[in-house]
Amino acid sequence: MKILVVDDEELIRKVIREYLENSSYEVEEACDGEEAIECIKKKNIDLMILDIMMPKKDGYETLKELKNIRSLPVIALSARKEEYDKLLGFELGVDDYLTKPFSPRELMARVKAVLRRNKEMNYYIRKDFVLDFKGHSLKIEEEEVKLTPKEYELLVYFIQNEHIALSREQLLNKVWGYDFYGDDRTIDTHIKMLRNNLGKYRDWIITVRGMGYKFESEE
Amino acid sequence: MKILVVDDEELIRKVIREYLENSSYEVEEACDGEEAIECIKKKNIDLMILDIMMPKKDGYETLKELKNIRSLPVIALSARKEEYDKLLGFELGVDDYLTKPFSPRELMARVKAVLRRNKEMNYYIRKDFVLDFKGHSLKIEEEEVKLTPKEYELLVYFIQNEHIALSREQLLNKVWGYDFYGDDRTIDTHIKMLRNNLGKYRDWIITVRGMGYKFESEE
DNA sequence: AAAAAATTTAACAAAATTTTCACATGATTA
DNA sequence: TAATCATGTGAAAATTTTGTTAAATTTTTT
Repeated sequence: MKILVVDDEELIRKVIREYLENSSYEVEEACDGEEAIECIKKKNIDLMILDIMMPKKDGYETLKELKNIRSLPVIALSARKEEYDKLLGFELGVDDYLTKPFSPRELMARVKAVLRRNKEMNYYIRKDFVLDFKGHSLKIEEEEVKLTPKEYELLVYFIQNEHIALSREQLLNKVWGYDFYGDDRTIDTHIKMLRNNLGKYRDWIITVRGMGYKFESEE
Repeated sequence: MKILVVDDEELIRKVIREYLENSSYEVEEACDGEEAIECIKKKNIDLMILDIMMPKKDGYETLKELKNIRSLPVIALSARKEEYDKLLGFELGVDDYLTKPFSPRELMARVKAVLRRNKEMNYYIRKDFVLDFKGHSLKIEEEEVKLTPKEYELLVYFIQNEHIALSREQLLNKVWGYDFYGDDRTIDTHIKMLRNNLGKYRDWIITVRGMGYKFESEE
C-alpha cells in the first residue's frame, strides 16, 4: 500500500511518514498540489493524505484536478473545522477528514479505516476506460471491449505494474507461466492485438526499446 | 449490501453516503428519478433511499416505473409529513418513511430494519423473467419453466453473483459442494441445458473464455 | 424392482485463441 | 546514408476451449 502525503510543512510530512512507515506502508511526499498531481500520474498511489491549505495549488484545486485523472481515496487535513461541510458539500470525493492538530494515532486509525473500505479494488478507472476485475470485462466509452483471455491477463498484469517497464521474459513468466518455452516474440503479437483493442488508448502501452513494454495511463 | 441514494441535493447525498459507508454498505447515488431507474437497471441495488420531491422525475413517478422493472425495498424521504398516508395509500411499495430534517442515526436504524425485514429476497424479476426463490420456480412470459434441481441451484448462484465471472471450480465448489470430485466439463453440460431452458434469455449466461461463466441480465 | 428422471461422462464438432513465421517498418549506430 | 537491429504486422497453422450430442450411470419415483 502506497500513501502520498501532501503538506507544505516539512515537519508534518516527516512525522506522518514516520508513523506510516512503522505500519509498513510505503510513503511518497509532495509539498504542494502541483507535485501531488505529478506523483499520482506517475506512481500507483493507493491513498492520499492531503492538507487543504497550501501555497501554489491548494487542496480544493488539487481535488478538482484529481477528479479528471482517476479515483483515489483521500483523507483531508485542515486547521479549520468549518471546512468540513465545504469539503463534503463540494463533492470533492474526500473519504475522511481531520482537523489540525490531530494525534498521529487518530490519523493511523482513519488511514486503516479508509483503506479497509476501499480494499477490494474492483475497478480500474481512468476517464472512460473501465476495467472490471470481478466481471473480467473492459469498457471504453460505455462500450464493452472483447478481450481474449491472454489479452485480459496481460492487461491486468500491466495495470498491476503501471509505470514499470516489464521485460518480455518477465511477462512470459508472470502471464504465461514459468513453464512456457515458446518464442519471445509471441508477446509482440499479443501486444499488437491488445493495442488494437484499447482503441484510442492504444498508446497507454508503451514500447521500451531493447527492453520490453510498460503501461501508463496518462501522458 | 448496495444502497442507492436518490436526492437532488448534493449535500444530503454526501452525508447519507458518509454514514452508510461507515456502516460498510456500498453506496450508489442518483440525483433524479431518471438516473435512479438507470442505476437500478444496471446494478444490483438492495435498497433505495428515495427523496419524494425532485425535479425531472419525482418520487411517485419513480416508484410507479420501478414496479414495472423489479421489486426493491424503498425508504422514502420527504419534507412534508402529510405525504405519509399518500405514499402508503397509493400502494407504491414504500417500506418506510422519514420526514426531513431527520437525524442520520435515525435513517441508519430504518435502513437496518428494512434490510432485516427484506433479507429473504423472494423474487428476482427482470422484464417477464420471474424467479421465485420461495417457490423454487421460474416463469418466463407467465409460463412456468421446468428446471431440474441442479439447474435451479446453478441459476440461483448465478443470480446471487450477477456481473461476476465465476470459474468452473468455484461453481463446482459452491453449487455441487466441496466434496465433488468429478469433471469440470459437467458444468458445461448443465450450462447448455440451463441456457436452453432460459429460452430468449439464454444469453444472460455469458461465456468468459478461459475462465468460466457469468450472469448478466440486461445489456 | 422397474421405470422415469436427472446427472455425469466421454467423444466429437465447432469455434475461438494462441503461436509461429515471414516480411514490413522504423529506430539506432557506424 | 547504409547497415543493423528491434519492433510492428498480417496471415496461416497449431492448439485450446467450448458447444453439443448421445450413451452410461446414478438417483428418484412409481
